[in-house]
Amino acid sequence: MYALVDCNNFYVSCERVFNPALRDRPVVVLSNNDGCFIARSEEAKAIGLNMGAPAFKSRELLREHHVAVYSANFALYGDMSARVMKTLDDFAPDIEIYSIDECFLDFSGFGRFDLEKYAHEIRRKVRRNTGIPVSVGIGATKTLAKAANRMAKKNPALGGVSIILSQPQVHAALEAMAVEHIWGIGRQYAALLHNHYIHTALDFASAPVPWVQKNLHITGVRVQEELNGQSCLPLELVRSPKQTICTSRSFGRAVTSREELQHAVAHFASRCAFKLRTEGSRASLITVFASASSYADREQRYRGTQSVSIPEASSDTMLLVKVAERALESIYREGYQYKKAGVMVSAIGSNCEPEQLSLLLFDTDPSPAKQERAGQLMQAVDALNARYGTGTLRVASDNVSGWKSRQERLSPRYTTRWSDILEVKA
DNA sequence: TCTGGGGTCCTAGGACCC
DNA sequence: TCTGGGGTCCTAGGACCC
Repeated sequence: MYALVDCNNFYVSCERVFNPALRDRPVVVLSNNDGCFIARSEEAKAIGLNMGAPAFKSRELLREHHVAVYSANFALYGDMSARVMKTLDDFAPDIEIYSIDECFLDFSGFGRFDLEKYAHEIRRKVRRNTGIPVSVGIGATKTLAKAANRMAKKNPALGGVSIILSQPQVHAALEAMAVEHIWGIGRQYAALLHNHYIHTALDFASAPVPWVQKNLHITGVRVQEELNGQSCLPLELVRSPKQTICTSRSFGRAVTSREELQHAVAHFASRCAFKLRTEGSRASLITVFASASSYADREQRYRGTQSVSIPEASSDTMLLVKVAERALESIYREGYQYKKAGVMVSAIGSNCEPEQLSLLLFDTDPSPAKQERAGQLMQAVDALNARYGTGTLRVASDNVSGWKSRQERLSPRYTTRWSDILEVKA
């Protein structure tokens, strides 16, 4: 048995914790560069502000309804998430943090408990500890717990808790759920299913397995089994190291100069190197991409991508920046209005794996002593940045001034920066 | 003026091996 | 008339998730 705890309108709820005046008001949170809606309060949904829709198209609506608009404040949301997860950890022997606002709880053997009461206690405790409202769904499999959670959210009469365990409960829940709302069924598969007269989760659960295998492959078969109460998605207790790491941003304004693009790429490469070090990993393939607006006229569109592999996996900022800048050289074209760029690192291995013998490349001295020093330098850099703030110490080419994403409605980092709190007080 | 930023898994098909 | 029968590895692309 599993429970899925999901924070309600998480980013909006985070903003409301620190600004109670936002309660009962329509509130939205925008994506990076203040582009799209990525979180909406119930009031904002009711007005017709859609998930993922570009904000500039709804400017009238926003003004008309006095909607409170915020730039995404991931420092705040990440910290609030950690507090929610810490609270949930006390409620089950094992938990899986599935996303920034969702957590699966292992409820194996919890059948003898009063689950309804227990779920409400979870809600009460998270609310008291963090101020964040959550919904709880309980089912025999993760997919059923997901479905239950959706019901809890959609039906206010349930008080934020939904349990689908008995056969009639499961039957009724699946019958009421459209296929496109099943976890693991996206737009494409939903369209295919509807074309074959499979409209509800119940229809899908009883569809012929060979047909599902043929058209939705093994992942679709698993979803089907999960709906039928057979668990095939176990709780993932340890997160395996990432296989790819990507840092990319849309620019606050169009960038045309090679130099500013270099600054951006150096910044993204530095972030990737830092993320690698946080994971205890190293990468040996670096991919750089830069693109002009994909909404521009056809002749003004451009997207360049270049990958460079290095002979020895690394998480050294200086090396990755150097390699990324070289990759950028080969894709930069004069005369385009660049709107976005990014760096991706892959072919990732663990720090613990034995190193290959170095080759004399990239004019870096590969002697073990120098590598050792480079590692120590990165440790020192990370320690200083952790203490004094990201970006305190960085390579000179890592410069955000020319291209920085728009963040015009950013709230203070209430829980992670003293300086931001002092600002609030002032 | 203005449209996010991350990830995962699976499959098909080609190159290559003996 | 007829043209083997296994494998593995890699990559691109398509689906999905938040």
